[in-house]
Amino acid sequence: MALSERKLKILQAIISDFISSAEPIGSRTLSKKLKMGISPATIRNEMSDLEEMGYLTHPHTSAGRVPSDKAYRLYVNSLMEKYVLPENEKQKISEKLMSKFDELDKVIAHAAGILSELTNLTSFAITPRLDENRLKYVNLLPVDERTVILMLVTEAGKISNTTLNLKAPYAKDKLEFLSKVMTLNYKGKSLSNILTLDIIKNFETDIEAMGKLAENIMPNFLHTLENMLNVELYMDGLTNIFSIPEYNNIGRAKLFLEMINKKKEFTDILINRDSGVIITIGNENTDEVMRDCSLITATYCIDGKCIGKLGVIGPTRMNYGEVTSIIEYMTDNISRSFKVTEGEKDEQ
Amino acid sequence: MALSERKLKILQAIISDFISSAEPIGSRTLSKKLKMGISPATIRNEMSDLEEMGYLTHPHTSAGRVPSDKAYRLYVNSLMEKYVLPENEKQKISEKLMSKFDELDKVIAHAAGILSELTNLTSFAITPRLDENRLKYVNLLPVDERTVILMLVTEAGKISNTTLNLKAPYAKDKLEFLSKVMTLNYKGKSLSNILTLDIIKNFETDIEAMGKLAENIMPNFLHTLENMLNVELYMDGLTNIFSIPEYNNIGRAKLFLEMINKKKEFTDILINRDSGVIITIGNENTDEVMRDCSLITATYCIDGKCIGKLGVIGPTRMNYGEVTSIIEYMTDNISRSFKVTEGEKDEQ
DNA sequence: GGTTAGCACTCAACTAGATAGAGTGCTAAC
DNA sequence: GTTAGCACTCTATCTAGTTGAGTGCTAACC
Repeated sequence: MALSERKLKILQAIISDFISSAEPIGSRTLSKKLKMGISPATIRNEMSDLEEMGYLTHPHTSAGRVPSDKAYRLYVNSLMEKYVLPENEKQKISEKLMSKFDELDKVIAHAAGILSELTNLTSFAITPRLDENRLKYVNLLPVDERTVILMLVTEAGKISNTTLNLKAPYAKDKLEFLSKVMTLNYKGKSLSNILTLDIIKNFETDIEAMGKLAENIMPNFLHTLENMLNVELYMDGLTNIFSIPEYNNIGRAKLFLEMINKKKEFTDILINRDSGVIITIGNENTDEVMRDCSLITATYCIDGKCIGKLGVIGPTRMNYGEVTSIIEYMTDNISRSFKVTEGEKDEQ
Repeated sequence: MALSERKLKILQAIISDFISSAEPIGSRTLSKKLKMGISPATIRNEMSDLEEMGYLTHPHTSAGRVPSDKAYRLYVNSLMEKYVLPENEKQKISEKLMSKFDELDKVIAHAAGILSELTNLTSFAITPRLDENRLKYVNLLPVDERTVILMLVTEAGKISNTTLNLKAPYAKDKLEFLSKVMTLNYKGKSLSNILTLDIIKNFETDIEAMGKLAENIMPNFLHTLENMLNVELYMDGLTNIFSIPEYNNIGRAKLFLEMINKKKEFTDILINRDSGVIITIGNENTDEVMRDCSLITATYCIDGKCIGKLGVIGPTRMNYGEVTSIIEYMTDNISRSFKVTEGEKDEQ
């Protein structure tokens, strides 16, 4: 059976009505709303066809119709009218997003906050994996007798600090020398490369050169590198789900929050999603627990390379058009402001 | 009316029963449990007295009795038997708590995680305010043409990094010089002192000395200092409340999570609590939203001075003895491992 | 052949009444 | 002071009846 013009119109009306009301819609109500001069009976026939085709379902016989995941997919792909963010909205977002002090991690955490506020959904953001980031400095800074700070800086400007408590006191000049040796050794190499076996073997020479001090510091150095490769997950708007009718019962709310709070698993799901704006609806989600949610993510780029993600999760009934526009606008904004200008790139 | 020995025993039995079962307890059941050879009728009389004295309440006429906040207070102060953490439990906690790589913030975040796991409650922890911390270094590190890292290190080893994007390119030697000038200027001064008006005025001389570069960096320096004074809040076990009968309805769960998620407000509440192990029960909490919760916090010390907090929040019906012991043991552990040894102290 | 009115049918949601059970509170006796 | 006995209270649960929104089918209409 083909999707006639009229069927599409009816389907679209059902979807947009359901998105805003969360209530199944009946033929009589729809007939009035459509103003196309078709009677409830005709609409019932069309609805029946649409149900047969898999676009609609029935909670029970005497309830109205509800769009299926397939319907939302059609809606997102073709029915949905493109939502254009009004200029003043855009400006508001840009302003909120870019505070003066713009550490990547803080901007990303902040972005998640703004996103949940704008969409009234649960939002999340992950920082990029820095595998390709190349090391720029290794800095060992004296604090006191047995404490030093190990500071790593990548070319892209990501910084990591770790305070190390050494087993024995150290000499300041040795520390400085070790910084230089390590910097010389690892400068320009990517983080994931340094963690590679070949390079680890090079430690031996370092260790010989610097004796006990290096022996003390090396494992920490490796561990710090590993930590730097960790993806950070930020979330916001967790309690927004309580104002969504779908989650207005303790069981579903619990499942939702428990899923979201398994940060490790959730991060993995996010990392494995494709780049660009990706919408997965209900059963399109491979993960069992998200089968009645929709997930929208978009990617932002740092130096056109590393990829972090920003997105929302909510019931399949969500305002795809508006939410998508907001996320897309925000990721574009972030990408733009973390773009290395040509001059700077050359310098590197 | 005085609290006879027998009344106390009955009250204690009611409280411990209710803590584990969450169900109001009746005279017949209690008579059996007590094994004191007193009949339900006698117990009813005693219960009636206890109710009159404000230690018990009734959800409704034909329900059993439930302890009041006043009862819990009495229980915590005198009835409750001291819970002694078994040695193997202690060891487990210590092991979990102290991983090799012990940045304060990470240990604290981790501690919150362990605490919620052990208590099955919602846990939280805040880092100390660093007002008294004295600055040790100001380090300006070149990244590229217009980017520098501003690194601040306190004597206690707290580090802060901020990436600054300058309006104009800079000269490396000037940057180094400025680091030295700033370090010289602020070394040994406490963070909150530097933020004081008097010292801010000193900028003028700095700025004159270094021209545009300093002008660019100074506001960031101040802002970073302010950020360093921010207290970080970590939480865990949010979804634990779903398995607590008291919160097994959407309304209460919502209120609870919304309260907890107002991080700013919640942090303030925590900051304003006294030091040591503090238990506030139900209506003892000054904040309206926490009137049906109990809050247990304990403080940990860094160098015997700065004060951070660790604690749990849950229904007034909670296992005060065990939970308190766990929290206390954990904070002691943290304090001990962040104690500056005498030698190190001298060096500072 | 598509469209429509009419009508029987279905089902969730609500309401009211009945019942059971846990527990109290009072009284009178021990 | 303690206890048995009993009337009473109140919630929770079950059942039956009612309402109303909405469907699905049929037959008539254009």
